[in-house]
This record gives sequence, C-alpha cells and structure tokens, in this order.
Amino acid sequence: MRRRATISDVARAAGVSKGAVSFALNGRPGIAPATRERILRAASELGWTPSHRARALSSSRSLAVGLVVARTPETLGADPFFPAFIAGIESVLAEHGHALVLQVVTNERAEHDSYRRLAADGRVDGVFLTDLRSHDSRPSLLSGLGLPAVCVAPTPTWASIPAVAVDDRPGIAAATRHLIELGHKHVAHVAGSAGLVHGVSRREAWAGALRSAGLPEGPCVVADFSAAGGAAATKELLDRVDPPTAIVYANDLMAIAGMSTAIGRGIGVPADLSITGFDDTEVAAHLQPPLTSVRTDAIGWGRAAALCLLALLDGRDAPDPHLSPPELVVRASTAPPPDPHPTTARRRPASMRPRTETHR
Amino acid sequence: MRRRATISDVARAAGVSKGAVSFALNGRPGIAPATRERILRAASELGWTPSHRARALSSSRSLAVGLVVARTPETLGADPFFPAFIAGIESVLAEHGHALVLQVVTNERAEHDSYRRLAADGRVDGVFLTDLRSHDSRPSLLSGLGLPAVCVAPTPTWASIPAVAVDDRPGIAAATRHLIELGHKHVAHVAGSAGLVHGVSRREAWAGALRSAGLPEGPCVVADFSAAGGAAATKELLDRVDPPTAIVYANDLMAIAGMSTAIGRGIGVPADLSITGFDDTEVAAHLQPPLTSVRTDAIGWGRAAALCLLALLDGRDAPDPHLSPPELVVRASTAPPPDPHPTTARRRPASMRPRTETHR
DNA sequence: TTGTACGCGTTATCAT
DNA sequence: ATGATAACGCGTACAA
Repeated sequence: MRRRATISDVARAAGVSKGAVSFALNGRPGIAPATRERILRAASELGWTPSHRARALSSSRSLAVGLVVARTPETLGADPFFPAFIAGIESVLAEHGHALVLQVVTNERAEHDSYRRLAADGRVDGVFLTDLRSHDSRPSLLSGLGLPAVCVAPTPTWASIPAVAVDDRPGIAAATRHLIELGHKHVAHVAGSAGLVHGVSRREAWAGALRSAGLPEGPCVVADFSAAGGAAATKELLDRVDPPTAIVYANDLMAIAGMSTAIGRGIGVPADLSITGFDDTEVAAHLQPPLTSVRTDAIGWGRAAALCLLALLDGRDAPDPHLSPPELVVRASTAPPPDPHPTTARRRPASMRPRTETHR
Repeated sequence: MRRRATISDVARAAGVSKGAVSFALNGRPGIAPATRERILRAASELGWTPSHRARALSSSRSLAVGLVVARTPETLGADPFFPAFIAGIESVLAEHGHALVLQVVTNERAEHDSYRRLAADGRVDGVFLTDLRSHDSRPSLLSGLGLPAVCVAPTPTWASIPAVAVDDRPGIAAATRHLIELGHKHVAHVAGSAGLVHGVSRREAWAGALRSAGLPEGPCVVADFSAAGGAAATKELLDRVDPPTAIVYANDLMAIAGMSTAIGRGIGVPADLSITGFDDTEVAAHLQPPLTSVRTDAIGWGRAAALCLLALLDGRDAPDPHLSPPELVVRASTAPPPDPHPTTARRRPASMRPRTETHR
C-alpha cells in the first residue's frame, strides 16, 4: 500500500502550485475554469482527499464538535432521547464534514475536566450543552474557556449562550389537558429531578395546565427520572388519603414503573388510575395496557442544535428551526376516572385490596 | 483573551530549544533532571498544553478512534447495551488521551461511506466493529482501507480482525437451564435478527442448552429485536396447537412486548407462561411481573474493546480482558410450568378465554 | 542538547 | 483576473 497522495502530488500532476489546488478544491475565485477542471481531475485520479489533520492545523479548526454527557450508563440507556438526538446531530454534521466527539462522564467534576480537555486540546470547535441544571456552572465555564456552545434546553432564557429551545412543556400540557377532558379532577404529577431544567419545566407545564382548566393543583412528588424513583413516587401518591385518579409522569420510565406499581397493588389501569408518560419509548405501545405518552421530535432537535452550532462557528445567524411539535399519543392507559358515586362501592382503599392480582 | 502558548514560547521561557521541551514533556531520556524541571515549570506557568492538532499532524495519528453505529434511532434508544458499552470505551480512552468519534448511520451504504470518510480524512486511528452481521462486508472493507479495527462479537472467529469476545451465549444458556430446572419441557425461543451474529449465537445457545438437558428443540420464531417483532413472534407461538410453557427471548424489549401480549390474552405470567429476557434493562425490574433477565457486563466489554484497539494501534498485544460473566437475574416472570394434569381444567385454549383482563 | 527538516494544507503577498 | 511563491501553524524526529 503506497503513501497517501498529498496536495503537492496533485499540484505536480496538474502542473500548478499547491495554492492553486487549494483554491480549486475549495471553490474559490481566481482559478480559470479550465485549470480548475484539470486540477480536480488530477486530484480524483490520484484519489486525493485533503488531509484532515493538516487542514485542522493550518486553519486552526478541528472540524469536530463535542457532546459531553454526564449520565450514568443506566440513565443513558433507558432514555430514547439521546440516541435520536445524536442521530439528528449526525445527519447535519455529516453534510458539513464535521465529526462528533462524544464523551460520557459520571460526575460533575469529570464533566468539567472533560470540557477543559476538549478546549485545551483544541479537539473540538464547539460543544452542545444538554441536561441543563437549574444553577448550571457550565455556561460560565465554557465562556471562560472560550469554547462556543449551544444550549439545548426547554427554556431559551440563557442570555450568555445561544440556545435551541426544546420545549417539552406543550407535550406535558397536552397530556394533562387530555386527562382533564376525560373528566379527571385529581391529576397528580411525578416529576423528574428538580435539579434539571427539564424536570422543572415539565412540572410547571403540568401545574399550568391544571390552572388553566380552573382546577386546583394536584399533588406532585419529585423523583429522578428513574424507574425506582417512579415506583417510589407512585407508592407515595397511592398511599395518600385522597389518591389521584390520574398521574402525569415526566417520562416513560417512571410511568412504566408507576403503572406496574399500581397494577401490583390491584389498582386497575386505566379503570381506577390513568397514567401518561413522556418520550414515547418503543416499549410504550407494547405494554399492558399500552401507555399513553408524548412523542417528541428528538431528531429534529438534534438537527436544529447542530445547525445552530455550525452557524455559530461560522459567525452566521442560526437558521430558524422548524420542529415538529410534541404529539400526544393516546393509548389505553388513560380513560375516564372511576365513577365517584357508584351504586355499589367499587373502590376500596388500596390497603384493603389484595396485594397482588392473579391473571388468568 | 491572548493567544495560546506554543512550544516555542515555553522553549524561550525556559531558555532551551523546542526539541528539549518536547523531550521533557514526553518523559524521554536525554534531558538533565534540572533542565527538565525548569522546562516543566515554564510550561505550567505559561499554561501550555501541547496542541492536539499539531501533534496529530506531525505524528500522523489522530488520537481518536471511531464507532460507526448502523441502527435506527429507535433501535438504538431501546437498547441499553450501547450507552454502557460507550461508557466503558470512554473510561479507557480518557486515560489515554484519545477521543471517541461517533457516527450514526441508517443504512449499509451510509455505513460504508462513513468508514471510508473516517479513513480518508485520517479522522481516526482505528475503529470498533459492532453489530456484526452474518456475512459482513466490513472486515474486508476495513482491511482494504488499512484502518485498524477491533471486532466486538460473540464469537472470536474472525481471523482477519482482532476480536473481543462478548460471549452472550452463557447468559442465554443460563436462562434456558433455569427454566428447565423449574420443570419446563416446552421452552420456545424468540430470536433476534438472523442477519446479526448475536441473533444467531443466542439462538444457538438456547438450542444447545435444551440439547444438553436431553430435551427436544422447542419452537423458535425469528424476529428482529424490536418490540413489535417480539409481540408478533409471541402471538405466533401462543397460537400453536402446542404452545410453549416458557419463552426465552433474545432481548428484553421483545420479552416485554411478549409478556404484554400474553397478559393481554389472559395468559398468566408466570402462572401459565414463563418469560426470560436479555440485557436486564432498567425497566425489567419494574414490570408487572418483574422480568427475569440476563445482565451482561457491557461496560467491561467497552473497556476491553478499547484496550484491545489501543494495543493494536501501538503494535502491542491486547491485554487479556477479565470480564464479568453474564448474570442471570431471576425475578417473578419465571415459575414452574402449570400442572399438566390438574384436578380441574385450569387451562383453556387462548381463543376461549376472555380477550382482556380487568384488574381491580 | 541544539538546530532544522518535515508533515500538509491554508492564506497573504506578489507577479503577470 | 490568474496563478506562483512563501510564510505559517506546532510538535516530532534525526543529524549534528
């Protein structure tokens, strides 16, 4: 296997200078069409592709962008958002010759180190900022590092950093309204981590939808987006003297765990308790009962974030992203609430019902 | 914000040459301890870090490795393997100053293009090969491109490419044996794609476990690792004149869909049908009933694969990986088969039972 | 230890 | 308007 062709080889073959080859390749003016043609043909005959390394050195750009994810493998693996988001990013980056450098870290300290290293090494030209926290130290870190960044968060209120709004609030609001329209008056919420902006924003969307409907705010238990957290929160809600007839969960994972918890207690879903999730995980449609959930355009968000970051790097304005709005997917886990005044008492306190159900 | 310090700045500050700085930094002999000390102090005072770009150009290495994933966002998002695998890779790469370049593509053509581009650009020094297919064209493509690669597959029988064996067969075998020990004699399998090596190897492990126990091979339906596929395969098995009393699924996603399908038909799990999954997804423990599954050491596989690839790039032998064996996690979705000769007929054909169950 | 050529495009400066 | 020439970016490696 012979040595890779270099720009000098092409220049020699085409009988021009290196500079001319560079100009021809990059479509810049100052090269006669005939010459340009000759250069391009020579390049293709030699199978020459500009060396990414040399280009990165001379242009002081790495042609790569970074994504640092601070999540445990479990949290990452249970969330369909990231793969879709990354796929969206990729689809844009590939068109522009950029690569995605992914870092997975497990704690905040490692996260900072990761950004510092990316910046110090000049490994990337910019980064995405996801899973924004309520008092996030990363924006100031990144501006201190001089590393361009695009923030991916529900609320575009981060003045210091350009943001792509991934507003999940309409989705949660739609789920809540759906329950209200079914007749529910006691709609609880199992929230994601209070430390995460999208945990808080989803909670606010639920509360806002209840307010808009003139209903009193239902109970809310703050969990952590995990299955175990969802199960625990559900137990807490069901143990109340006045248990809700419907629960809006901040994600599918908690909703699934919550649904199982309820069914395990002999509480019928949706007969006694309606449940909504968020994310529309692939399993959601294949549960028993199938889970009503909210589908979001994670791929579109990824595309939008990538376009925004690339524009930022080029000093251009970000194109206006057109994202599909979140879509409520109604399935069988939601139904009208149980009759509050039944002829015969159908609903006993959970503690008096059998602990498990036999399905046969 | 001033210009980044360069190696020349450090050399000047320390009163030595660039070469001396390079030697001192890389801990190579030929520099007096006192001089080395002085150089390192100057470097740290100037906040100098070697430029990754310059180093990549001069050493003809990119200090990055690639992972091309050919999956749809849905398939990727429903599978906990990849995040954990990537986390494992990262933990090793970070220690060695390498970065991970991730590409997500949706079809085989784009996959080839992706590898070609990574190689042509010199973007990475090597790649991981995952989701190996039965007649995979990538090994020859990669050897043609001269791109070092490490193969991550259940069977290390790919002579052309070094492989890290991620043998999932013991896990499936353990699940099958567990069912046999419970007394099951009709153990079916819902397989993953026949085109994927790990789809085939899991199937073989199931068949082998039955053979070893002296049982006849049960029915097998080939699906595609998806929830919809798992549901359809389950229907097919349950519609047989002689439905199985237990089903070994090739992954959790199909198992969950299958379990819901069974329950939706009024078939009790595990009373009438035992079910095992594979992956031990986070939701598995929080289903109703909780799913018996197999937990694998995906992080360890990631670490091993990364160590192997780095060794390959350095021309060293790969260190012997010590991986945790797959662990069968027994939960409530498996139980002894229903009594074949009950005093009263407990089991009617599915078609005669109510279509859905009310849980209250 | 030092000096210097080298890796490979990009771009500013010049010449026609 | 075309194109050549040379400096540049920054660390590595080899001869001196």
